[in-house]
Amino acid sequence: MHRWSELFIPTLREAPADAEVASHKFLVRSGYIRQLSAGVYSYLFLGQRSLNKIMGIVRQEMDKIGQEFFLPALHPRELWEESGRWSVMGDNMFRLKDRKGTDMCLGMTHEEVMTSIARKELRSYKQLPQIWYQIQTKFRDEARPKAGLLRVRQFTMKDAYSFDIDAAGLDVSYLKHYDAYCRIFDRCGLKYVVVEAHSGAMGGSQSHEFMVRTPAGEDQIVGCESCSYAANLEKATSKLAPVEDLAAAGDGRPLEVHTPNMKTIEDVSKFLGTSPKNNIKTLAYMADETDPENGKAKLRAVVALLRGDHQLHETKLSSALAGRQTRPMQEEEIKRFFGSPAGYLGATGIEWAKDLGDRERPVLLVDKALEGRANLVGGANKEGYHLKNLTPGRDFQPTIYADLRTVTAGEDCSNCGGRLRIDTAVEVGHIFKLGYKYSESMGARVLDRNGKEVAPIMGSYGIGIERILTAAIEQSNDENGFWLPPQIAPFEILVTPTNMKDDILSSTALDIVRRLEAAGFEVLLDDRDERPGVKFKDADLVGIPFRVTVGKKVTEGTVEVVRRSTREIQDASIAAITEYFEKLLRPSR
RNA sequence: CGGGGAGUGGCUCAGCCUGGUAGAGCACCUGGUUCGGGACCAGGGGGUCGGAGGUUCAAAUCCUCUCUCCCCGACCA
Repeated sequence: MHRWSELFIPTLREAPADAEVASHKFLVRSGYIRQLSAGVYSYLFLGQRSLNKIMGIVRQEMDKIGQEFFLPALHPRELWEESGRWSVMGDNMFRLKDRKGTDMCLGMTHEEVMTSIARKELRSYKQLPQIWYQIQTKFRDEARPKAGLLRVRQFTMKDAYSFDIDAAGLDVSYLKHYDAYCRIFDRCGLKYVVVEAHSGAMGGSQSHEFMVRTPAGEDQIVGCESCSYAANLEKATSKLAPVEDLAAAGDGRPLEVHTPNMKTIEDVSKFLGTSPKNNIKTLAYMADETDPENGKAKLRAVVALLRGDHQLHETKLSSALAGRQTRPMQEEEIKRFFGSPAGYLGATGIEWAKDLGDRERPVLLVDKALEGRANLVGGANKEGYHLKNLTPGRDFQPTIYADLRTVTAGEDCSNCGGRLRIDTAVEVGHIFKLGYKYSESMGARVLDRNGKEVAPIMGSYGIGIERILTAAIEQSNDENGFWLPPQIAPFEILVTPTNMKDDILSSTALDIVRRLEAAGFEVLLDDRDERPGVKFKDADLVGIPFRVTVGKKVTEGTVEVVRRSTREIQDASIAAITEYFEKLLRPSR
């Protein structure tokens, strides 16, 4: 029997001063967690119980499609050099040396370790497909940990990896995970959306994120109000209303106009009496062209062109560059490259790379919204001057056209024309098709049906365990505390006798707890010698979805059952209390 | 990494400007009265004022350095 008086449940009347978001405040106030250092937390009794239940659900569903492993968190440097991520991960990876001075790191994910097992052991297509997963501590030296358990440096992740002989097999493994994830989040009682996500620099082809909408989130997701379209902002597209091009001025060739001190699109279009939609926004970046072979650091100029009223999305920019890192050009670099200060930049008069493989010349990325447009206004690369009549493909040759712009709320869905909305959300799960990146670079090979050596195709799938708890709290809280779905709450029922010194109340409460426990419920008895008000306040705080108040009504043979989420109170017969909760919590049986 | 803020008892915070040797509420311990929404009375314990150095007769308070934490931004397979 779990007696509150004997347990360590350090509830706080006030939230710690440094807590901002609801889940952070309540996790600390309810005695679920305590902070050790920035982004590093201890999980106490209630918190660990809840996380254990979440992991139990994850394990059950994952066991249906895969096999549980447990891999080391401590990895040798060589392994990460094989995949190239020792350098790619940069400061986000915790690194250390052992006593011999050998470089080691703490795992951020386990593609390398899993692949190292696969390459040693997998020999034949007959052994495929394989799905291996684990629930493990992950370490990421986040530049800025924040918001309690939302963004931390040490956390628990369920990560899974699939190995298939071909893309069709990967499709199957991917779908299995998609379905398993839906079951997991459903069973955890989360309201979530699945969005298309960009698959990142790792050469992935398809990717979905499982998101929980909450203002505390750090990701932005786009959703259609009319159809099922949903995507991460860094991937989302929309349908744009057509724009009328300006009539050609003069002979139709680029025409220089004097625009003194007109440095912004707004100024220029006002000055010329045009709309920003007929302007070209020119943004200058430097991309990392470090040679992966010899590690020689190199930068290359990248210029992005967008419609004047559009915003660049830097992740899209990076994706368009096959994952290269970018940063805005500095003032000096701009002057050197364009021969003009910012405000008058344009794409004319520069010889651009023909494709991304052409590593010598600068890259010109043009947003798709400018494809087919004509007679636009843009900078002349000359202080105080802009050009009219600019037509992409004629006056400058784009390296590629790409989707670079940020979708904004209220635009039309490219699927159905419905209205798009944007919400912030927390990512609780992410699945994606890795392709051959790890199997190829790390030398995993199996023989296919024809006896030919091929690299297996991989997928990788993650779930943030603590984020499920955090998201659940963000979804269900009020000024007094929070409530968790029974499936992931540390206890399903809290039994609160209003006065422990009253023998009838305390013995009735004990009896109720015994019977509920015998019936398989997870029950916490608040047997503390506290005033009722104190117990009720704590009961509201700690996330347990149901409370049984054992009070005056015992003389009538009843107790009160309080549903935390709605505050709804029902009298229930003491004699039939187990049946009452059977109906409520185990309706399928 | 850039910008901002904060470190004083377990928690929330005052005191700092204007230097004189630390205080409130909550929590905790003892006794009593209470007992359906964070009780009351009486008594009590607990603080290297984040750390180091400096100025001064005297430093929580002024100066320098440093560590830690929080917020905004950058970053985020």
